[in-house]
Amino acid sequence: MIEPAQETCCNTIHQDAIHECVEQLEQTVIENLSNTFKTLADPTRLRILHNLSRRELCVCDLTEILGMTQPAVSHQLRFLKALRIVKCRRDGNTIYYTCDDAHVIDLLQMALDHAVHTKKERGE
Amino acid sequence: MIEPAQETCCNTIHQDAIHECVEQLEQTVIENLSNTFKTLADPTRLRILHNLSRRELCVCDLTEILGMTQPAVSHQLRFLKALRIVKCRRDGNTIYYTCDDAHVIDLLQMALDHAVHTKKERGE
DNA sequence: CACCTATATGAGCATATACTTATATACTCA
DNA sequence: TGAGTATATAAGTATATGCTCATATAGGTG
Repeated sequence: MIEPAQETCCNTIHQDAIHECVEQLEQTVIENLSNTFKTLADPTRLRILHNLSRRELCVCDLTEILGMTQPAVSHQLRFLKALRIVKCRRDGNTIYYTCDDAHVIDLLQMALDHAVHTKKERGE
Repeated sequence: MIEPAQETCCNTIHQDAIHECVEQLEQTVIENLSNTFKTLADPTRLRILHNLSRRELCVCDLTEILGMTQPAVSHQLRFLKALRIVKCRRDGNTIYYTCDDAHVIDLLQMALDHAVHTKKERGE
């Protein structure tokens, strides 16, 4: 069995870097992280979470605040609920949602603080 | 001009909530935030940024570390460079990338710390 | 200059996703 | 029980995105 010639480039240069870096993050951790960020990557979900972080709201409140259709809002709420980022309670016909994941809210708040901060720095 | 009857539901209940919440976040801020999170929402970009946050690496180092094709890596690097999240320098044929956005790295690190922490809490 | 290497880019494809419309469900109230 | 209201869900569609393969570019070396 003859080893094929190395196909990758610059073999001799950065082997140390590669050995140092390979597999320091587990697959599951990477998946978790990217899913968390994916949640916050959509403007609709961002707005929902930001509003829910301030107070409990029902679906039709959110529908009106966001200016979107009710099914569109419900879809995103279902997404968020499946990931346990929000939770809900029923009161008669009305279903109230609140945040249920302080960590996600922390990330949102941190990014928001920074965005506002840099905006001010630029004098906007 | 006759106002159409309110189509939305539960009008009388949460007008206060709606008035309190409407438009407290500007469009541009929301766009910025979701774009930042979108950057971190992809596993490949997460891994690239995590590696670059530790040390400067060339494209072929990343290709080998990630176990991906060179064009796939280059595409993501172009994405990250366009957003000024990474920068590069040339040394002969080799192009070295480093992080150029401390804020994004902060967000990544914060999420990572939390993920590792909760993992330990669950005894994994 | 010719040829090599490392990286960038473009086109195409497969998949994911965020919405729409229509309809179902679950509760309230008469 | 039946009508009405708030919310959920399903199917369909349009767009975005992350990869692949092929090829272009830019610098190095003889």
